[in-house]
Amino acid sequence: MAHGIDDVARAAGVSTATVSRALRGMPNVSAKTREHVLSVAAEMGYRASPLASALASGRTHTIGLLTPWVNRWFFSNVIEGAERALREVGFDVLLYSFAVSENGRTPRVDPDVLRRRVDGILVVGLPLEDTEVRSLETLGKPIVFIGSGSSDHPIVGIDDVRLSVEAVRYLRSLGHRNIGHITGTPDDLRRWTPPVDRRTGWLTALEEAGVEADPRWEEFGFFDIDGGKESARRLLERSPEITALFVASDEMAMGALLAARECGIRVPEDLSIIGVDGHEISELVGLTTMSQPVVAQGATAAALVLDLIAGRPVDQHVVFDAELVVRGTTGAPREGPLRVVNPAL
Amino acid sequence: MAHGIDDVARAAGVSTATVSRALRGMPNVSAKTREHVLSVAAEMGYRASPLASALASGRTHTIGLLTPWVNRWFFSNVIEGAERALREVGFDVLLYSFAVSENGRTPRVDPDVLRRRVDGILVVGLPLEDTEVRSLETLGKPIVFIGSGSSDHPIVGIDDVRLSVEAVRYLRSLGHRNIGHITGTPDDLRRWTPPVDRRTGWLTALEEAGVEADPRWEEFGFFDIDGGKESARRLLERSPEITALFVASDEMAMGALLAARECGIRVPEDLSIIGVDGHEISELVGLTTMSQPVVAQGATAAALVLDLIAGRPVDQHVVFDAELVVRGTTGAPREGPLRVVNPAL
DNA sequence: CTGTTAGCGCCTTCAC
DNA sequence: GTGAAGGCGCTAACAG
Repeated sequence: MAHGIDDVARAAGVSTATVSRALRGMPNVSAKTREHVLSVAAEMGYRASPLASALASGRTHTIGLLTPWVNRWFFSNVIEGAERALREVGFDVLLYSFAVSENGRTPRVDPDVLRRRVDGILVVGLPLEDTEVRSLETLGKPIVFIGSGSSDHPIVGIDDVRLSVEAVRYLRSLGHRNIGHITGTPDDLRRWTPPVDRRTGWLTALEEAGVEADPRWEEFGFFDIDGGKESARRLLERSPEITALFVASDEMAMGALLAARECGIRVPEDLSIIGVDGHEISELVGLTTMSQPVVAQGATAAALVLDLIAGRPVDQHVVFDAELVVRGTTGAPREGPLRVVNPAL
Repeated sequence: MAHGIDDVARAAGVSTATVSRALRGMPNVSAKTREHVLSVAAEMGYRASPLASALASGRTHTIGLLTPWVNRWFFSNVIEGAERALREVGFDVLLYSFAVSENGRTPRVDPDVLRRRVDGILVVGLPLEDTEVRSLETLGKPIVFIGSGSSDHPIVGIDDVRLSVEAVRYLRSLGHRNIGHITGTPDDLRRWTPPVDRRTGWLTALEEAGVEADPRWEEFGFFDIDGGKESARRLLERSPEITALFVASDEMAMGALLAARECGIRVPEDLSIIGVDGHEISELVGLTTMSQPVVAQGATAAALVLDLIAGRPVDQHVVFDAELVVRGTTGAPREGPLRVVNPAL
């Protein structure tokens, strides 16, 4: 049942070298020989052992996918996109979830685990410390980042500054001027550029409008629903002059929505909220958001590593567009101050 | 930089066989030799090539993880649990997402892709057709299922019938008798046992109470938020005598929550809702649910394949307990009929 | 306990 | 265009 290459060679009446060449579509095989070998191999159900092939050739046809989380929206979608794209061209995906330490310390990556196992590396989501990038580089394999990453290596992502400017401009176009911002804690993820850039975009767009951003208009918290909820609660209690919120992720925006509801604040009548991501749930909740393609980012990154492996030239920076999706959480600013009914829950 | 086993052997003044034995902790090496080899190897930064090792030994130290989705709650959490557990013991995870065809047809798995690449297989989430299981079996490697699967192979999961009985009993204990059920469409996933079993549990618990389940009390739809929303809308409009809903997943339950809100139905004053899963968002939404461990299911399944690979005996069925988590969406039944304010949205 | 010797299954120069 | 032969880097008998 489990045939080897020489079984095929014997059955086809040729040498193993010819079988190998024919099966991989190499040029120096006559058309009729190739056809014959192919049919014999197919008939026998022969498939070359990926291990033996990898050992002999040095190419594993495998990509290492490094990610801190597989169970979060952005990450799992990017992974799905990358996996599909790679499998389509016969590449395998080795999944490595490396832990982000609780205390906000460096995520630890062990390059030895990848040594001689992969042809290329995809780093999804978090940028690595310089030392970690260096250690990965010792593997001598192409590396592509998604989300944000290291210079020296291609990055696939979105233009966070621009998308944020656009979001805030949209709020302004509705008449808002006192626009707050909720984002993730910069301590834990200092090198994670999206939050930084989104904040920059917020500031920029306010400046454009001649509005001076009050430091009391921004709030940091965890980058999830709960974090968004807490941040929103603090923010709304502290700065009742705010009429709209630009929130750096949909999950945090949903938290803000919950906080508003608990405080008796109507959305969008009393408060407008816009998020970033295009999370599926946003659609159901009716959240206005800047939607980013995620599966496509994964697929594109996959294509980039493959290009690098093949020695083709690639762009160092692939930027996807985010798209404003207007739904029910944004509207004209209210008149008068905000009445917070039950801030302490 | 990239040393081979004979570099180490030479440097340590022993044979390659001894190096191999020492490094893998085999018994027949003297303590001092082993120590010496280990230190030399460490000093040289030597790591055996997994490929060469796999080729020579027939063991790849790799597990193939088959899943239809990596970006859905249950799946991504199971994957995360399995990956962590496997990596801890030095096993790699090859990720294979096989498409579930749109029209509800058989998911397609190609065993050839896994041939000679893995020591064992984890099937996450969906059961395979018998023919597919057979084809996987030709690989001659242990297979473990998670969620629901094929007999003949170990399954890790929860007791869906029991958990559902418990959920409905809880609603009864609050005074409910007219308890509806929302679940997933059985056409698409006929072999997917959880929905079937949860429905059975619902019927059983009603019967226990001497309540005859009206067929109009149940509704099928897609197994996600949107599906739950649609199902709830239809159900509430049609059967206003219902005072509580047992929903087969948290995501569908959240959809039901949204539907209720849009219809002007207060939860839990007018309607009680209980879900199944223990989704993170449920906590924030205040959804009462039967919470199941997911990461643990992944980790346990991983342990099972490893046991099978090692030739250890294993249980054919590992059942985890689901736990009732009471939150804000369940309460005493209302008096009188349900008033649906705006059923068409 | 340790060394020697064949492979594992394929790829890849190098001749022809 | 095709074949022969030597690895790729390690493991696994088999001796000793």
